[in-house]
Amino acid sequence: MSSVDQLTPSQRAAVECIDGPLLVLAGPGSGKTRVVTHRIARLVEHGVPPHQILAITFTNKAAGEMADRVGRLLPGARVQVSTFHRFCARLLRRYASVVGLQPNYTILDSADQKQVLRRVINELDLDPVHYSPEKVGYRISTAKNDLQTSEDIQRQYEESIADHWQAVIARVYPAYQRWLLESNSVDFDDLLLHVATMLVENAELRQELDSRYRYILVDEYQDTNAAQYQIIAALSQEYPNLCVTGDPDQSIYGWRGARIENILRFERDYPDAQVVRLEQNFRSTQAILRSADRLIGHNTQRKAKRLLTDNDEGDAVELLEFADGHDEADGLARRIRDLVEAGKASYGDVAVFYRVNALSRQLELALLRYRVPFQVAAGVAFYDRAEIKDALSYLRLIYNPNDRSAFLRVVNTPLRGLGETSQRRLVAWAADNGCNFLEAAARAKEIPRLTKRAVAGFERFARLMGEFSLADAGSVEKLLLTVLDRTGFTRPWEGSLNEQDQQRLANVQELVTAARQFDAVHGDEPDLEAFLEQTSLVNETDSLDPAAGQVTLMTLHAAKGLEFPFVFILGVEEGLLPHERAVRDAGKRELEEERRLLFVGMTRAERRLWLTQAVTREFRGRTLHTIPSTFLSELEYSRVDASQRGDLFPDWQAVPEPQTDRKALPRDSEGKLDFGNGAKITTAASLLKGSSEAVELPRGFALGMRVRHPRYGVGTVTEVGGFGMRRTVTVNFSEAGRTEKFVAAKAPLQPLGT
DNA sequence: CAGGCCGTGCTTTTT
DNA sequence: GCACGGCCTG
Repeated sequence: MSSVDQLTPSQRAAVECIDGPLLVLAGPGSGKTRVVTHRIARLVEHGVPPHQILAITFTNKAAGEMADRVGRLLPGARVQVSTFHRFCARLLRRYASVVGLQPNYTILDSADQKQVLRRVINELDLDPVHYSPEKVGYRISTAKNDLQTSEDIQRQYEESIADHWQAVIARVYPAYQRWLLESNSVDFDDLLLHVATMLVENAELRQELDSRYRYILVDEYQDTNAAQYQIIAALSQEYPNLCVTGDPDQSIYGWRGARIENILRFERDYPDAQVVRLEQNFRSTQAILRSADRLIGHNTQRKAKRLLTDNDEGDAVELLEFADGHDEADGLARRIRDLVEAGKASYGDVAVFYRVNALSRQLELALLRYRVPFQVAAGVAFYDRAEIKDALSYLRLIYNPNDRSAFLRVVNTPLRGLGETSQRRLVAWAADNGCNFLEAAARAKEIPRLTKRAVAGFERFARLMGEFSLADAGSVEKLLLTVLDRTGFTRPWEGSLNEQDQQRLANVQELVTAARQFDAVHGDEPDLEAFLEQTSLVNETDSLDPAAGQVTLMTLHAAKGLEFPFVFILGVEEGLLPHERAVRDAGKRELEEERRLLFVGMTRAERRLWLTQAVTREFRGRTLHTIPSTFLSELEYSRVDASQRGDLFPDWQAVPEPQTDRKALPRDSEGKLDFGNGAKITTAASLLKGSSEAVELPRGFALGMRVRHPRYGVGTVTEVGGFGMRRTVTVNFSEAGRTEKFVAAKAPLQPLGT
């Protein structure tokens, strides 16, 4: 049962439109997800079989949320809710042979991709400094997102006058693609490109799938790229029951190939499309919305849409002016703390957004100083860590023996004395003899110029790999454990006192746990394929915990789709927002995207919104005078001089005088060091672990005190000097074998007691 | 083959 | 200003 009566008239109109193309233009905070989920429920009520419905999102998080809500409205219904990539991965699994792959293909992650490109660039005798794997990869990715295959690029190059980059891409792209094909593997972009090509070149298949997915819903349609557009179009020809939702004003991924035109031209693509505008905002105050609306009104690439709300007027959007970046960070940290101490907010209600990650650093330090708990939405994702990738590469190689990237990752991990030279000889021989690397390793005796040791090493490795099989192990977890055990994977770190090694062990343990949980969900059918797909398409960055009671720091891009009562947007300055590159390079188009970026940030705020600006800012090591952002002249705000200059240490109390006398340190009843009841902070280390476990900040540092540094590990305070704000501590990190001097008030040092 | 030093080159990053 | 990759040495 869908409770349609709780919807607004326009929401209801969207929900009740069953057949034919439908465009839902949904402003920020207008209840879009509600509409989509209710609409799915409505379709089923109308007798549409759930398996004919396909809902597509961009992120796993969005897919998860949607599936959850659909599940609540329609318990037990089998509606397919999937991300673009996962949907394509599944299709490709079934129709792999159509594009020359085998069904057990594996998916390369971005690190593998870079490795392969580096190899290809070297093989082609190109300068890897000038033509870095990153830049080449970016261009290949752009081409793929624009539906250009390596053949297209080659042909284009031959037929036109090209620059040196085109010449390079025309050589690298086909070679890279060949490597992937020979590895029976694909990269992220291939998942889309292969499916898009397959649907275009294979009329029968297209028809079959079109009629299979009769009702399609696409979320965030403004972010679709050419490949995604083509896939959706191909599946909506005979049955154009296509409902797309989105907001052209929130299109911020143009640089990743997203084409805002896709949503702008929807009515031309489907002339009988119905259009519903969701303009009522349930999130923000009138003041915030009015300001954001005025800003976005300066864009030309959009569909007219008002932002309306019945909410209160609320406080004016404020522009806080600071003297410099340090002043700004300090001022923000103080404001946030005061807000919470005054009982107006809890830390979890506050978010800070910025254009570039580099801007978070000073703020993090300030928040530490003020003992404000925070989480940063960045950091290394779990599945991006080397030890995790290595362990998974074993599984990949077991599943797909042709996976060259996986082979090269693990052949010498742990070390088997099979260095670069031996590997190069094996690779060359495999190419000459048309066999995969694993077969070559088994036949290492035949490879010329290999040392005796290398031959033995390769043979042992091949034999080892031959022993592993999912069927024998019985479950993914057991297979993983067998691999770890038989390869001595964790042995180099066992018993080590090094923090990093311990972290690695813990990470591998976590992977085993993940495998166990996976097995539990999949019952008696051990499914390595699904596990690998899961680990390569799921990113653990969705791990931001809204309930953690911490201030959230993130880029403006990462903020899309979220909401917070109190929002700060840092550095609203020319060059930063809009970013200099957007201004310099292409001009208007990119400038509009920057404007949308600010718009997205502003419309995340529910109750109060602050923008900040510093008079001078350090940039790449030099201090520059800033120019206020053009966007400021386009929105509504009131200016506040928030500079703390002239009052150099305004919050002296917040930085306790470090104590040198160990005996004078405050202690609790048990005689343990008492660090006071200061706010909890999260160390970089515990953030990395993904736990929200907080530690307490010290009141002072004493000689002989043991402290932990997120990078250097555990150390001992050997010297304390300076006074007040300039108090320094010198710490000897015996493990890391180094001695470092810190400014006490700023150092991310966690005391461990004496 | 690891560790240290030097030079370079810099947004954003749903998958 | 800093981080990463490349190159060189023990």
